[in-house]
Amino acid sequence: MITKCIYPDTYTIPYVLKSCAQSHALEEGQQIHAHSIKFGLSSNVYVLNTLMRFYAVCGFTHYVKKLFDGSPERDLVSWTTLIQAFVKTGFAKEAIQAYLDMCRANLRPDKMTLVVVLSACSRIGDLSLGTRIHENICYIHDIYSDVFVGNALVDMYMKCGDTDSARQLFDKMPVKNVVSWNSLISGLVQQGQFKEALHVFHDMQRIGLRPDCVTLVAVLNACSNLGKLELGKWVHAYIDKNQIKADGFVGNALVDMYAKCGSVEQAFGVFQGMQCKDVFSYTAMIVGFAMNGEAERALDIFAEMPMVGIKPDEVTFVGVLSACSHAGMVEEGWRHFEDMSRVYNLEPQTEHYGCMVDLLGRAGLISEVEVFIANMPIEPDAFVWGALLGACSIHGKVELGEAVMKKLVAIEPVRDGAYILMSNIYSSANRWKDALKLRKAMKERKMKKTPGCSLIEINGVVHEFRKGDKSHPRNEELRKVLGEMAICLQNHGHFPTSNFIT
DNA sequence: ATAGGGTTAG
Repeated sequence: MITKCIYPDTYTIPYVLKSCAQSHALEEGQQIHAHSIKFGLSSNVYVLNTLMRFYAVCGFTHYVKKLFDGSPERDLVSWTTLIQAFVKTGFAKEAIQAYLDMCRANLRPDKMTLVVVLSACSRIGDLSLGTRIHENICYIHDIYSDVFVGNALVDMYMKCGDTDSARQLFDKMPVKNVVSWNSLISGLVQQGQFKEALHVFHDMQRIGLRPDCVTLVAVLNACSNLGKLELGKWVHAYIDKNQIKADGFVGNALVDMYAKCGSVEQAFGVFQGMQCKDVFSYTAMIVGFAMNGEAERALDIFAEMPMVGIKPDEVTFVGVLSACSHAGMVEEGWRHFEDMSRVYNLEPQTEHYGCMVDLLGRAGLISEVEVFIANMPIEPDAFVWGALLGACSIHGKVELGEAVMKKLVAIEPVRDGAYILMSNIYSSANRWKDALKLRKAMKERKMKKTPGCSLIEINGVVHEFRKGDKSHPRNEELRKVLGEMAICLQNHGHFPTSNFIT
């Protein structure tokens, strides 16, 4: 219909291309492109820019660059579109290079350019360029007070890990919108500052700003990590009340939250209610089942994936293999590990090798593990050696443990967990002197054992238990119950491995 | 008259 337009001009072509870009109509856009060449309009800068934009949204970044390079005339929009095309397809370095080239060509960036190049800084963690841009625009009131630029700056500082600068800037912003708050909250969650993220969320509610989907996903993520089931449930109720669809990002975040907070049935309920599930939904549910000791159900829904046409990825397999590992399903684990490359064309990564070492090691197949590691096509890292050390600890393999420890020490920095495991191996073999020597070495290196920690929420209060911590208000009672449980276990023939130094 | 922007998962 559009291509029947016989005499296109420099107004109609950009207009039509814009709608092609919006609907990702590749063939139609290419026809328009051919028309613009045929009618000698392709050198017009508006036509160029919309063509670049069209190919950018279709993912043909190399072609965007080719059009740009081949054009006799380029303006600020052409440069911005090029930079944007690079950022959107993950070429942040090239985006920043293009920006520097643009500055060298004596073009001054405007708000749009700055937002795009700042997002490139975020992706790549280029704090120095981001800060330089911030300093340069500090005194240009028109730009500095722009909410888009401000949001991009907050996001840049957050993603570069400079939370203080992000917070300072956020507090100074003359105009804020929901995206400003989201940038701060999501950024804090990504930096692992979950409690701070929830504080900011409460501030946001205090001023009466309504959260949107992005806010809720970030808050749910914080709940998952803090074990805040009650707040998570509140978010769920909020979603229902406001008729927000529990699909996509929101649904997946809900599944993850319930699973990580131990409410695996609730997680499954949300999962089942989702209209369009994707690989994220399935992976969250598989990992959720695996974490909650439901290996069978994890594998059941994994088996469902090919039937609904969703291809598992590397992360899905981490969930599948860890499910097998926890349930001691050696055969099944092997099969899935082999299917990764054979069926799904996925290259197993160090996490997957680690899971396999864990699986075989727990089952006591120590010589198999050694062969497995020797045949690894990639260099085994701390993840793999750590899994083997764990197996040595379970099965009391002192010599092998020592050898593994040497490997771990060679990969700096050694985490405290490795020292603890090795020290436990020595203790099990009654080699107390060696165990103590290791403890001393840890002390000299100023390492402290990260205390084991578990979180549980009862009636809206999160109870945090750390090893050796006696600060819980009902500590005495808790110890008494634990003691009773230990006696009960012993009566049934289970003895705690109390020869471990902790 | 026509063109370019920021935040969200497993």
